[in-house]
This record gives sequence, structure tokens and C-alpha cells, in this order.
Amino acid sequence: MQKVQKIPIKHFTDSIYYDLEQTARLMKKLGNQVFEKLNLGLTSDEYITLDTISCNAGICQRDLAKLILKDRANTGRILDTLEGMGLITRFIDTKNNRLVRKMGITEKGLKKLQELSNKMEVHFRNTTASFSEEEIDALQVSLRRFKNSIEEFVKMNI
Amino acid sequence: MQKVQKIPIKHFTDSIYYDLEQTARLMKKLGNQVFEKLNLGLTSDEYITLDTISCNAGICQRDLAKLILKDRANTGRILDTLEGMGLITRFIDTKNNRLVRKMGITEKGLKKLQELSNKMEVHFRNTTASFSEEEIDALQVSLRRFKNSIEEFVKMNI
DNA sequence: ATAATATTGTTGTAAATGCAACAAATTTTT
DNA sequence: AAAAATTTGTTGCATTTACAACAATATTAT
Repeated sequence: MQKVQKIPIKHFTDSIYYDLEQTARLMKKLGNQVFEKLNLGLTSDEYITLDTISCNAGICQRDLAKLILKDRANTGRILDTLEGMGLITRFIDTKNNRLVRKMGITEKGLKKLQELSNKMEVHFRNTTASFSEEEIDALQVSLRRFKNSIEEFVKMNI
Repeated sequence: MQKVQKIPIKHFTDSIYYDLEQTARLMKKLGNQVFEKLNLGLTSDEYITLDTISCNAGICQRDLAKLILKDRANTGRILDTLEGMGLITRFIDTKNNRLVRKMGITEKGLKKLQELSNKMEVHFRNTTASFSEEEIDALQVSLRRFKNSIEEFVKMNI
């Protein structure tokens, strides 16, 4: 007797890729809403950029673009805004004998960052209230592993 | 003797929210690149929409928007494209006594979906090669729980 | 019964985003 | 030494996206 095997259609919407995208999409939306509601004077992208700069003093513009996963053009535009607000300074320096624009966070920027971090923390804590710290840590570790493993497949033209 | 406690700045870029966004951003980029490379005639968003329709026969436009997390305007535009390609049909029906535009996948759409699913699977399998099936499952379960828990905080104006 | 509110989809518009082209300078190749 | 390729940042443009305004209809409230 022959065994009839039913092969179901593999739906993308059942995959982990889909869950990832949906989760991140919600997360991003939530972030934007929190930023708008709190009237912080910065968009969430500007905040993330500022935070990244504070962790990478003296980074050049292109390298920053790689970190925040935006292209050079938009990275430059975000930096224009942050510089205009006096939260960062930009200066010409060399890197591998080439002239590059580097940047650093200002006193004002640091203060702003500290202030925002506190406010953000409160608002985001709610979202993880139903998770134990261990669960969050485990999820974060897995996520990072996952991220590292797909990183090599993505072609970044930056 | 007083204990001096050093309180470090909590960086957003250390948080799970940041990892989520970065991972998803890479994932999205990878998806777009795969779709472009394979010359499938559909964007990844169109594919996801088509897949969602195939799983939700007779859904109305607004409900679909909620599922694919795009606003009504853009959902309508994506549907225009899919309809123009003959992959879905749209028809007027009622829902709670109201006239709504519902939709369903066509034969041609189903065939296309099947074809794409196969091609997609091959390309994405590489990205999870270094994970066991159990690990992926666990990550997916956590992700979904996380997604559900933040869902209630996000205001969807759809 | 009339007014207010809710549900649904479309159109218009402004902002965000990515990509390609460009310019300038340096390194590598031939 | 000259040519080609690489690194860096900017400008322009086309696409994507979200949001607001609108239209049409149905339900709920007064």
C-alpha cells in the first residue's frame, strides 16, 4: 500500500523571517510613537544615531553609516540635523591618509542623551513586563547570533 | 566607608529593541536583494501580501492592512498592482451590512506563489544553516510572544 | 428623526529612504 | 609613470511610506 504524503505549501508568513519583520515593524512604530508623544525634539533615528556616536567617539561618517544601517546620504543628513542642534561636532581628520569627516558628541549632546535614555527606559520597560530578565537575555543572545549569521549574506553598498 | 556606586549610561544600542530593529533591517534588506536577484517580477512586499491573502480568503482590504502592517492607502496600491498582474481578484461584498472590497487569490496567483515559495526557501535556508531546528523554533516562539506583548502598546490607526 | 460617530476605501502630499552619479583624493595595478 | 580601482562624502532623483482629508454608507446617540 502506498503512503500518500501531503506536502503543505510552505507559507512565508509562517516563517521566522516573517515574525522578525513583523515584530520589528511593531517595535519601530512603538518607538516612533513614544518619541512623538514625549515631545523629545528628536526622532528615534536621530536618537539612535546620537547613542551610536557616543559609543564610538571619533568614528567617520561612512563607518557610522554601516553601524546605523543607513546609506551615506541619509547618514549625512541626520548628522546635519544633529550638528544643527549642537548635539554633535564634526571635524576634518585623516583615516588611512585620507581626509574624512569625523564627529563626536558634545556636552549638550551627552546631557540630551542621558535625559532621553531615562525617559525611554521607563516607557519600554512596560513592554517586557511579562518576561523574566533571563528570558529577555536569552532572546537577545539568540537574536544577535541570528543577526551575525545573516550579516554575511547581505550586500551592503556603503 | 561609603560605597561609591558607578551608574553607567544605559545605551539603547545595548537593548533588545535595538537588536530587533537591526536584525529585521538586515533581514528586510536580504529579502529585497534575493527578490531582485531572482528576478521574480514581484517585490518582497507584494509576495508577502499575496501569501497573506492566500491564507485569508475573502478578507477585506482594511483587515488585510492590519495583517501586513501597512496603512490603507499603501495596501490599496499593492492590491492594484497584484490585481493588474492577474494574481488576485477583487470584488464587492458586504461585511456588517457595509459594502467592502474583498479579494481572493487566482489560479495564476496560486501558481506564482508556489513557484516563489520554492525559490525563496532555498535562498533563506542558507541563513539558518548554523542553527538547529530546535533553536530556530525556540527563537520563533519567543519572538511571537514578544510580538504579542508589544502589540497592545502600539496604536494602529488603520 | 436628526446629529454624531464609526467603518471602509481613495486621493493628495510631505517626509524618509535608497540608489546612482559625481567630485576629490589616495592606493593599487600595469 | 600612467591608468585603474578604492575610499570618502554630497547632490539629485525616484520610490516608498505614512498621514491627513475626503467621500460614502451604516450604526449609535440624543
